Amino acid sequence: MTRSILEAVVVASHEVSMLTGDRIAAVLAEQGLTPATAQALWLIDPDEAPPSMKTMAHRLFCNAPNLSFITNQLVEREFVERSVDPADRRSRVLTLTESGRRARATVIAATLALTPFARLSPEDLRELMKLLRKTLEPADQETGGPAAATGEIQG
Amino acid sequence: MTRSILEAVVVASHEVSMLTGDRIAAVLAEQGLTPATAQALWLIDPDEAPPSMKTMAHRLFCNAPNLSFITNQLVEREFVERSVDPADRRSRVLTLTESGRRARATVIAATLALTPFARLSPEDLRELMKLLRKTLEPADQETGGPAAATGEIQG
DNA sequence: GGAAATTACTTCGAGACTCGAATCAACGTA
DNA sequence: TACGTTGATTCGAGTCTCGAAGTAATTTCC
Repeated sequence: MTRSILEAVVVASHEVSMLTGDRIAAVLAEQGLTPATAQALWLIDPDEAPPSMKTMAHRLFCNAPNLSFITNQLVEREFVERSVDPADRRSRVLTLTESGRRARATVIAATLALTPFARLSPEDLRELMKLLRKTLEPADQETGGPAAATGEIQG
Repeated sequence: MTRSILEAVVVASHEVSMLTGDRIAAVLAEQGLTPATAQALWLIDPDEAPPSMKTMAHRLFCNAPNLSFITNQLVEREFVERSVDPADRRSRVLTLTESGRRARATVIAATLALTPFARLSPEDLRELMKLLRKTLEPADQETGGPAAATGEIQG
């Protein structure tokens, strides 16, 4: 039985992810970040409203206790601050500190420099993004999944 | 600063990976597999020569102790068998058992059924595969990385 | 207004995952 | 035969993830 195109796509896409993680490992270590904390940091956009723990758990596909654990590390490293949401005092919102913003920018810059996708031409990237958008859009509607990865973009 | 297309691609691709892992979690649990053991199982192709520990560590982007740990679980669950490579008695090769082959087939089938990529048309999948091949091919040459994910394919 | 259910989060305990250091057996070479 | 190298394992430590249980704040419903 030979391999379908779908299987080849899944395997290749996974390979890109693993390769990327492998390549940025040294940069994360320099910043005092682990893969999990780096990912959490990435998903806090300093230009948007501070996300709640619930929102972050959703974005990270992890459960609440796990996010508490990750957040503790980020707070300890002084990359984020927990504060009570005045609108709902059960909820805690996460805001980046100044060094958190710097670390986040470093992680993103390193990733974009080292990702295998960086080899693609702008035209190929646009085509790839079109396909990824098509891949994710129906899924989000269907599952009510995390915030779409396909937000505002500037070529 | 708005987000580049490259960043959007990286984020979307990562989102697909996480979404896939999330969706197949129940199937893995049913099979008595964890994400790590399932990934290892996937990367042992029963139609090819049994890979050595070194080869598997390379494919999984992990180090030797970690692979020993994962392999122990797979051997314990009787999905794979360790045997000494007669050609080099330092080396151990991994072969799938019958139930290992079944579990592997189940994991792959579930993944292909649940991956967001499954929504793409055959034409889109071919186009996507072309871009992923382009993404990975030069990287493999440059790093001497793991076995390419772009092997024989049948539409 | 107040009891009951719900929601957001945390703590705790257990197990999975990953790594570096140290060790061992087998191979290659001189 | 002695020496350096290689493939794998064991060990200890730290990270990651989850379910169960608990706390505080909110909402619902009478």
